[in-house]
This record gives sequence, structure tokens and C-alpha cells, in this order.
Amino acid sequence: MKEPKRQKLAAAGWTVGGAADFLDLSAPEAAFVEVKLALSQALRLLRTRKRLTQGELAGQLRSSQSRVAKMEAADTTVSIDLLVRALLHLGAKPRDIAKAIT
Amino acid sequence: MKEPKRQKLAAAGWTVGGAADFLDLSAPEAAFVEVKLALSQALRLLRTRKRLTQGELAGQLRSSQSRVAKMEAADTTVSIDLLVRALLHLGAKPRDIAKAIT
DNA sequence: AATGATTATGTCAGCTTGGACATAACACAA
DNA sequence: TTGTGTTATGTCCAAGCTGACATAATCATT
Repeated sequence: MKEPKRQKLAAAGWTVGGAADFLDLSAPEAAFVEVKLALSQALRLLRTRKRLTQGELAGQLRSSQSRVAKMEAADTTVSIDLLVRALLHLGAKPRDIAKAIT
Repeated sequence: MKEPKRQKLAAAGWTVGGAADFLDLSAPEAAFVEVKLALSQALRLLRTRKRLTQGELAGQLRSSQSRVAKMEAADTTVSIDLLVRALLHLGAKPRDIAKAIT
């Protein structure tokens, strides 16, 4: 977002922009959450396409429903490793992971 | 690899194939190490292109030379999170990460 | 070969993440 | 509304990861 527009909206009492602006992240950190968000969204998409509940997927992953929920919410306690593993277990190929990130 | 060929080579005393064959990994696990290896290689490439030593990079990342060495070796104690963070700190964009994985 | 620079490997205390559980919140049909 | 299925959130502690250090191994230059 261009700065003038941001100031205008900020003046109206809004905090504008993505997670980077709000949490005041450095560029690399912002890119990191961007990647994580992309993967979490890909996971939810793949799961719902297969018409699985979070609980069912958790069973396949030998994990728990609550953790799957956190994966899809890109919770801070969830690593990219876990997201990648989950995607691969759902049949995604490395190429699909790459596609999701792009 | 096709099984006949593998048997032939195995008979000659060789252990043939990638990490998956050797460590007897499931398909998702094999794909996981594949992704990790791709990222570790991308890291070394990016670092050497910038003519940085492992120690210098470690300084920028507030880590240690030994850990950077492990990152580039795709050591089991290194997470994909750490690799991604390192790449992003070196200026890689999410798109570059995707490219490396593909 | 000897020196200096860089990279590799082993270990460990401390921090982070994972699975599990409980429970709340939501969606939607009866 | 009440019930049923699904998803979200908070907490615990065990398992896994991280930075740091020591030291070994490589490599390049002389």
C-alpha cells in the first residue's frame, strides 16, 4: 500500500495492511508468515476437497483435531514442517507445495 | 527405479537409490526429505553466490557456524522453518522458495 | 609440510513445538 | 430450542529443535 493512502486510513482510526504492518514484522519475518499462511490455506483446501473432517485427517496423521485446526489457522505453535508433512500425507507432491507458496 | 534393475545392482553389492530406499521411508517422508534437501542446496547456493562464509551468515542470522553447516547438510536436527527463515534473510522471496522446491 | 581459513561433527542446556485433553463456539437440521 | 456434528481455543508436558561450544576435518596458499 502506498503511504499517502495508508495515512489517510490510519487517520480514520484504522490499522491498515497485512500482518506485517500490524505486528511490525521485518521483511523476512513478514515473508515467513506469508509462506505459512499459503500452506495453511492449501491444507484446508486439500482437506475439504477430499471431504474429510479435521478429526478424520488428524487420525491419518496420528495427530489431533485441535492440532489440525491450528494448522489451518497458521497458529504460532505450528511449524512449516508440520504443514508440509500434512500436505504430503494428503497426497500433495513437492511441486504442489511450491505451487501453493507461489 | 524398477525392481529388476534394483535387484541386479543390489546383487553387485550396491545399495541403490535415494534416501527413501536406503532409509526405508514412506512416500510422504521421502518427499519431505526431498523438499528439505532442495532448500538446503538453495541455501548453500545463495550463500556462496554472495561470497559469505558460514560464519558470516551465522552472524547475520544470529546463529552459529555449526548450525549453518547443519542447515546446508540438511541435518535431521534442522527444521524447514529454519531453512526458510535463512533463505528469506538472504533476500530470497517466497517465489524463490517455491522455485527451489520445484 | 606448515599455516591459516573454512567447513563438518558431536554434545548439551534451554526454548519451542507437538499430541492430547477439555471445553467453547459455530452451523444446521429437526 | 435442542440436539448433533464440526471447528476453534486454551493448557499441559514430552519430544524435538536451536544456539553455542569444542574439536575434527578440508582446503588453499606458501
